Amino acid sequence: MNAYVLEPFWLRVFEVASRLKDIAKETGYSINTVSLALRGSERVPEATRNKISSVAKKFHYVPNNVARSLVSQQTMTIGVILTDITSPILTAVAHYIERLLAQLGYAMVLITTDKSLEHEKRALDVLRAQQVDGMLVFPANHANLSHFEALKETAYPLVLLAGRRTAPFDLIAMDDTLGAYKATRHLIELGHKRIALFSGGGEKLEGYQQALRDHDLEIDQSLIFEPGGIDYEHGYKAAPALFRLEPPATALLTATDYLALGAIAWCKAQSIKIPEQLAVIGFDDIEAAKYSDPGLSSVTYDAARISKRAVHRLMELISQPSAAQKQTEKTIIEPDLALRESSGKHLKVSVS
Amino acid sequence: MNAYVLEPFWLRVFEVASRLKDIAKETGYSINTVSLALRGSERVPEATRNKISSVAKKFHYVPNNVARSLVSQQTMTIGVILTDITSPILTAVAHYIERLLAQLGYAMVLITTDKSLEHEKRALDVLRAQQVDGMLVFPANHANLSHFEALKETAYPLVLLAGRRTAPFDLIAMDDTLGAYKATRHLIELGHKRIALFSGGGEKLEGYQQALRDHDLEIDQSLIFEPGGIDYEHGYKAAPALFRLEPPATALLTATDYLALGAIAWCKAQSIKIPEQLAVIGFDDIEAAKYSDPGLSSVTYDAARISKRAVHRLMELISQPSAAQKQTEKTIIEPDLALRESSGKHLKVSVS
DNA sequence: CTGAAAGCGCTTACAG
DNA sequence: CTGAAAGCGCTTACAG
Repeated sequence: MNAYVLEPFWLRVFEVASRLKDIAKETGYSINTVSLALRGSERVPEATRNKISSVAKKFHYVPNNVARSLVSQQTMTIGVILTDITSPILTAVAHYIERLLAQLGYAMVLITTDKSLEHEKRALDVLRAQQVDGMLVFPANHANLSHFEALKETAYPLVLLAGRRTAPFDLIAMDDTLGAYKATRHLIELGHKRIALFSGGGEKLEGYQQALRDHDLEIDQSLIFEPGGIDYEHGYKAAPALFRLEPPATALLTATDYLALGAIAWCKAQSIKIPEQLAVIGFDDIEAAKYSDPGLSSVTYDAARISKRAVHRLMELISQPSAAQKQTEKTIIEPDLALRESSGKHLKVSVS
Repeated sequence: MNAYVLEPFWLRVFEVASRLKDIAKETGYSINTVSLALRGSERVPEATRNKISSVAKKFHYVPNNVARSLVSQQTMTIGVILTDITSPILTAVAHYIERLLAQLGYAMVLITTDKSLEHEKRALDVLRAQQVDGMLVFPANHANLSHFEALKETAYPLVLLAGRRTAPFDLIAMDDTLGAYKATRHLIELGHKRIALFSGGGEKLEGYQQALRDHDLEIDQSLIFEPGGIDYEHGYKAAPALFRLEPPATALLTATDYLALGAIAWCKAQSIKIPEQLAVIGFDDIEAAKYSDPGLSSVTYDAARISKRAVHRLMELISQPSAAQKQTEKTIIEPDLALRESSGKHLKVSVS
């Protein structure tokens, strides 16, 4: 048995230079000149630049950004904190943000909090430690933002992707209150008086209540359900309760489309007709809303617009060290209703 | 007009120390000791450690990882390259990977390639420059991996999340060939002889063809469609062609569930019965497959398992500088069939 | 038990 | 046109 093992051939195929020093040694120039040359400085003549570049290319040299960042004080990296990427709207947001950031030369560090404030705090520290140049965050809890205050003090560029306009931070968000208001109003205008809500509270609940009030309808607490989640299964499980009410609900607004789709599935299994026996409107207008059967009416979520404006605003904050910080900017986007079959048309028989 | 603007009150509420130097000055110890203390070294007495920690906490000090990384030669950051995060399976993969990585103390830098080899190459360079400790990649093209060779030379920890077992890299992937084989075989066993395929080629096409061959069925090229994409709309648009064939297809296998759902939607609009007139099996077993109407049969994709094994293997490669590198490890996971209504039961009337 | 020094791989004034 | 030096904020031997 041979104790001496030859290096495999391919180990020698590529020469690798990991540092400026290596290519300096190879070319005979100083680290200094190599650095300048590789960044295309006019201060080094073209011929030299080409010579150095070709050696760098041969070695497949890639600059060490951590060293570069240490001196430049910027990492060209943005932290993105989301509650959950499996939610269709947040998937879309992550997708748009990543592309926009990449175009601008930034990399995205993505952290997920699963709606836990503890995770959110930790994420903030992780991203600060990583020295990200800015943060985009979809907060776990719209009402509890105090842990972001410290960032504000250090003038850390931060843009929230959801929340209320009273939040003391830069913010780009859909107007959930208005969305719920519009959906509820639409159902009222169709003739419904027993409109149920599946929602964990917050802005959507407020919009729902306001619409009822504005149309002189009583707010019946027994019509308001906290389905214990935002997914298909939660809607499915919560649906039966609608028909135990006396009188039963004739319409339903849900905090997410999956909740609505789950409720509809249960109804179909019971041969309850949608929208004849239950008119349904969801929230977010996800892909599945378009091709469910019946098509699901929904409140739109403009992920592209939110992402674009948020990234744009973040870049402003990054490039304007402190001036922009003093004045926070809020953009609240008005949602539309995407009406399909599930919400139905005007009721044939007006319920008394 | 007053030219002198007072600093707002809140600018002074928090004191901020961004460097070890600041807290060294505050406590009177050297940078050195502070560094040790903050990392809980036994070499500095507990009393001193506590004193230093409390000052650090008061200043809300967070270590600068870019400086730390420069000396430790590790960034505690993993690069993840996916073709697209809006695809349900890749969303799931990104989600699992992020959580696993977070548990291990790593942050995830996510880059999307949109299936472009150019983007993929650029992503590789970006991540190398960022000095990520390892990479997890879902390659744009299973057959074109040459740009990963350079990483191999530098013993850069890399695990592929899809591809063929012949790829010269560490790999954890679903066995798409086998998945397509099983689905096709199932359709054959149900009595189908005119089985169409919506797929861009590759492993799934191979599995489909092999199953036909193994059952002595002719491979009819007119049954094989390249739908020009993997989404709902592509399936919807490609479906009519199935019924222009002579004789028409009686079964359909698609490369993704959305393709199947789109095709089914078109059929429903034409009052074509699923599965009676067309038995359908999709790929990936996404959420929507469960609650579509009819339920969509599909080939499973075990995102949790792939993510877990991939992260585990990557950690091995990271901790074992070179030994593990010489031998690449491949794990090809066998998919199952998730059978629901869309694929039907045995054909009542056996087609000649 | 604690500090001064060197160094991680770069960039940025500053000389010459 | 090019190089030597200082420094970014840390950690790691090395002294004392």
